Amino acid sequence: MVGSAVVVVKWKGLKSAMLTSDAKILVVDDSDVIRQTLVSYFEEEGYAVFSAANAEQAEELLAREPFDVVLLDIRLPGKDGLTLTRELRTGSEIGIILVTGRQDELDRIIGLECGADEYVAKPFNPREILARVKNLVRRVQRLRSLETRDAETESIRVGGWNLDAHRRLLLGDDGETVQLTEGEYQLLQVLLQNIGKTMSRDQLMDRLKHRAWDATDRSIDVLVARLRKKLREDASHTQQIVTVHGVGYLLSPASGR
Amino acid sequence: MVGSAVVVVKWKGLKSAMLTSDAKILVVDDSDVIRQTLVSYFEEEGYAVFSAANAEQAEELLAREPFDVVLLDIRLPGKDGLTLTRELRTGSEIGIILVTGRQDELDRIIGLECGADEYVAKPFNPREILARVKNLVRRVQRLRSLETRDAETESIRVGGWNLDAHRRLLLGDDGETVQLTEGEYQLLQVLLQNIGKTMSRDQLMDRLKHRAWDATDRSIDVLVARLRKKLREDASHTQQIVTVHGVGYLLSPASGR
DNA sequence: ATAATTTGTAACTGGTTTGTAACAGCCATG
DNA sequence: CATGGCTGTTACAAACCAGTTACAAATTAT
Repeated sequence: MVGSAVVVVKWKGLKSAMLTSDAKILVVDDSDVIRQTLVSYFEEEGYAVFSAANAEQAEELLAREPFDVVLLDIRLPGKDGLTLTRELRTGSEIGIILVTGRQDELDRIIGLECGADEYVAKPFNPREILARVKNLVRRVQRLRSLETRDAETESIRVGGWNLDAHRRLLLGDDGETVQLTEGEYQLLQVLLQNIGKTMSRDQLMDRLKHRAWDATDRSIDVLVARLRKKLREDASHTQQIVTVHGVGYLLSPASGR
Repeated sequence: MVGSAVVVVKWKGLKSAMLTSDAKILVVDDSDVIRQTLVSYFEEEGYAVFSAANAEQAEELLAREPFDVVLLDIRLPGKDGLTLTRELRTGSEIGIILVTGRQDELDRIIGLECGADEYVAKPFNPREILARVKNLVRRVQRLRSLETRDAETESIRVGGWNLDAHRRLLLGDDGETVQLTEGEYQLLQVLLQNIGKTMSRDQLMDRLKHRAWDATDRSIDVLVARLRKKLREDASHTQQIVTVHGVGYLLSPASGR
C-alpha cells in the first residue's frame, strides 16, 4: 500500500458541458515537470488523466482501472518502459505511446518491436501528441466496443430494480420503468462503484461535476432526494441510500446484485 | 481506365513456406525508386505488396481489394496524400501510414489530424518502417476479424424494413422502398454495429466524419431526424432510434434482425 | 456549366434537467 | 429537552438540450 501520495488524479476542469471523450489516460514519467506538463495537456482536452512516477505505481493503477492509452517514458527508475510495454502488450489491447528524451533511432525501433503503438520524442509538440493520443484512443475504444458487443447485456441489480446502463433506465420487477436523468444515473453509478463506503458530498461533487463543494451547497442533497424518489424509497425501510450524518451518503451493501 | 501498365503487382518470391502474414499492403509513391525500395522491403517480409504511382491508381486498387495497410506519400501528383487520407478514413478501418520527404513538423501534425495512423519521414530506416507496418497490420486485422463476425448478412433487418446495404436502400415489408443518403446510411450502420449501446454525438461524429463535435453543433441531430423520418418513426411508439437525454442516441435492441 | 441532391448552419421552440433558496424537521450534544 | 447545525423537501428560475424548419453551402450528377 504505497503510492497514493504521489499518484496524481485529476479530472477535467472547466468546459464541463463539452466532455469530448470519456477516455482514461495514464501518464508514466519519473520527472515531475514532464508528468505535469503532459497531464495538463490532456486535461485541457477533457480526458480523465491519471499519472504515476514509476512502473510499480503504473501497474497498480492499471490493475484497478481500464485505461485506454498509456504514455510511457522509456527510461524509468526500476523496471523500464520497454519491459512494461512488453508485459502490457501480452494480454491487453491498451494503446501504448512511448516517450523518450533521445532522438535515438534504435530506441525507437526497439520500442516499436516491443509492441508500442506510437513513439514520441522529447521535446514534444502538444498538438502532435494530442493528435496521436486521439487517434489511438479512437482505435482502442473501437476495438473494445467490438469485443464487448454482446457481452455485458446483463443489467445491474439495485434494490428491486434492474439498471439498464445504456438507457439510464430503471426496470422494475413489476414491469415498471423509470427514466433517470444523467445526473441521477451518475450518482447511482458512483455509489454503486463504492458500494458500502460512505462518500462525502465533496467526493460526490468531484466525481459528478468535477468541481468543489462548499458547506452551503445543497445540490447533492437535492440530487440524492430525487434519486431516492425514483427508487421509491419510503424513507422508512427498503432504504438503499443511507445518510451518514455529518459525513455523506452510502449505498447499502444489500442493494447490490 | 488507365494505369494497369504502371501498377506493379508482386507477391513474395521463394521463401513461401515462411509466409509471416497474409496481409495486403499498398504502396503509393510517384517516385519509381522509392516505390520499388518500399515494395522490396515488404516482399522480403512475406507481405502481398501492391503499388500505385498516384491517387487515382490507388483508389482503383483500393476499390478492388481489401488492403490492410496503405503507405502513402504526402506529395503526390494530382490528388495529394492528405486528401486521400481523409477520404479513406471516413468509411474504412484501413491502416494508413504517411510517408514524406520533409521533416516538417506541421506536415506530420496535419497528417495525424487527418486520421493517419503513422507517420514516417524519408530517409527511412527499413527496420523501423517494418516494425510500424507490422504493428499496424496486427491492429487492423484484429479489428477486421471482430467486425466481420456477424456483419454482411446482405440484407439486414431493422424495424419493419430490410436494409439493402449495397444500394443503401430500405425495403419495406409492404413493398415500399426508401433511398437513404450516404450520411443516413452510415449513421444507421454505426448504430446497427453498436446496437443497444448509447453513442454520444461525439462518437457518432468521429465515426461518420472523423471530426470533432462541439456543443453548438446540431448536425447529428438533424441527421437523426432525417433518418427517423425515413424509417417512418411516428415519434410515438415503433421507436427504433432512442434519444438518451444529455448523452446521445441508441438503436433499440428490438430493432435488430 | 448547370441542375439536383445532399449536407451543414442558424434560428426558434418546447421541454427537461439542474441549481438555488427557503423553510421545516431531524439529530447530537450539553 | 433545548439549541445549533445538518438534512429533507418543495417550488421556482436559470441553464441546458433536443426537435424542427428553412436556407445556404457543398457535392454530385447531367
